[in-house]
Amino acid sequence: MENKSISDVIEAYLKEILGNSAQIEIRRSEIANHFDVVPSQINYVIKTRFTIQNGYLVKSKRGGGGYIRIERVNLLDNVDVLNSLIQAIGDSIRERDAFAIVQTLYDEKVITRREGDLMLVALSKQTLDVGNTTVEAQLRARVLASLLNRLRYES
Amino acid sequence: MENKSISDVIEAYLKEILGNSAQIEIRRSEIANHFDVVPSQINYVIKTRFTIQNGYLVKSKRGGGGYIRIERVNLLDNVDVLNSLIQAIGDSIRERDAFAIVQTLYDEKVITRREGDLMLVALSKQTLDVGNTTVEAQLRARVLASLLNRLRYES
DNA sequence: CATTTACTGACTAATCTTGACCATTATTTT
DNA sequence: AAAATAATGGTCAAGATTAGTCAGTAAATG
Repeated sequence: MENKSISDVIEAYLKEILGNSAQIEIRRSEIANHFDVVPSQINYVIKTRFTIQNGYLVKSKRGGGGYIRIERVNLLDNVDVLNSLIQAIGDSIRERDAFAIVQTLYDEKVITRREGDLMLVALSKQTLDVGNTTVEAQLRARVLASLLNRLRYES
Repeated sequence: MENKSISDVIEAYLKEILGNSAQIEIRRSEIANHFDVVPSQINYVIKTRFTIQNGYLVKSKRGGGGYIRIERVNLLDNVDVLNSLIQAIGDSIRERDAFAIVQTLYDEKVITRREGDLMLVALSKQTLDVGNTTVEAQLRARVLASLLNRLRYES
């Protein structure tokens, strides 16, 4: 149970201070210093755990007074968010990214646990493996897009 | 059946620490070290004794903070219906027949209306069209089989 | 003796961590 | 102003740290 990497800890910390707020602004160096890691690790945590697929938008500014802003967003509600999500999917998507999207939909209570589980198997590598990873990723993008559109126009 | 192999011992050990918990997380190298076997033997034990048929789901992560998670799941009652439907699929199925199976699932109250709708889009000609009718039908069979298998248990 | 099951280890894959170097913006100096 | 300097965050590749695969060998079983 105590198998957390420092990246996991930082992720939890950021989500903790995010709390119910719509967004937070951090200083990369401060967080890095707080956990005694190199600053670029903060980029790693953000890049792997606060993606649009996970339901987060991240903006930053360099230079004096610079910051990193993390914003939690709803995937299907907001047109801009949906557009960036669709763009992120494109005509090809990896299993990991597709799974993150389903997880986010569940977290947002857009889908039930069971619906999410069914979506996951339909998008899984095991199911979609056709001996060609490129084709597989393309198929996954189409399946996911179909599912999202169904959810979008349903209710 | 008299002499227990080390794999049997490891199996018993894992089930012991699983106890009443819904799931456990282990480090492959730790268990391997504990029983003085090569790490890959842990994979062997898991692959042969902690299958979904036995009521276990296994998930893992590599790299720093990596782990192997073993979760006990509940196998459901509808197994009869599902088994016969899986039989009927074969390795290829037309959209019409797939839709009929989904309808049956709904009629038998194995799935909800919404779950059925999601399954239908994932199985539709529009979603699975890859320019080759044969491949498309094979793909549909795999997606449907995966969905049905997923319905056999809940986590 | 034949077949199935168990075990091993070399190789592969995924994820995390670090640091050198780059880019941008604000502030100070000339 | 323009130029220099300071103060941020970004990128990328190498190395570290896990787990996965697979084929070959050994052991157990019938």
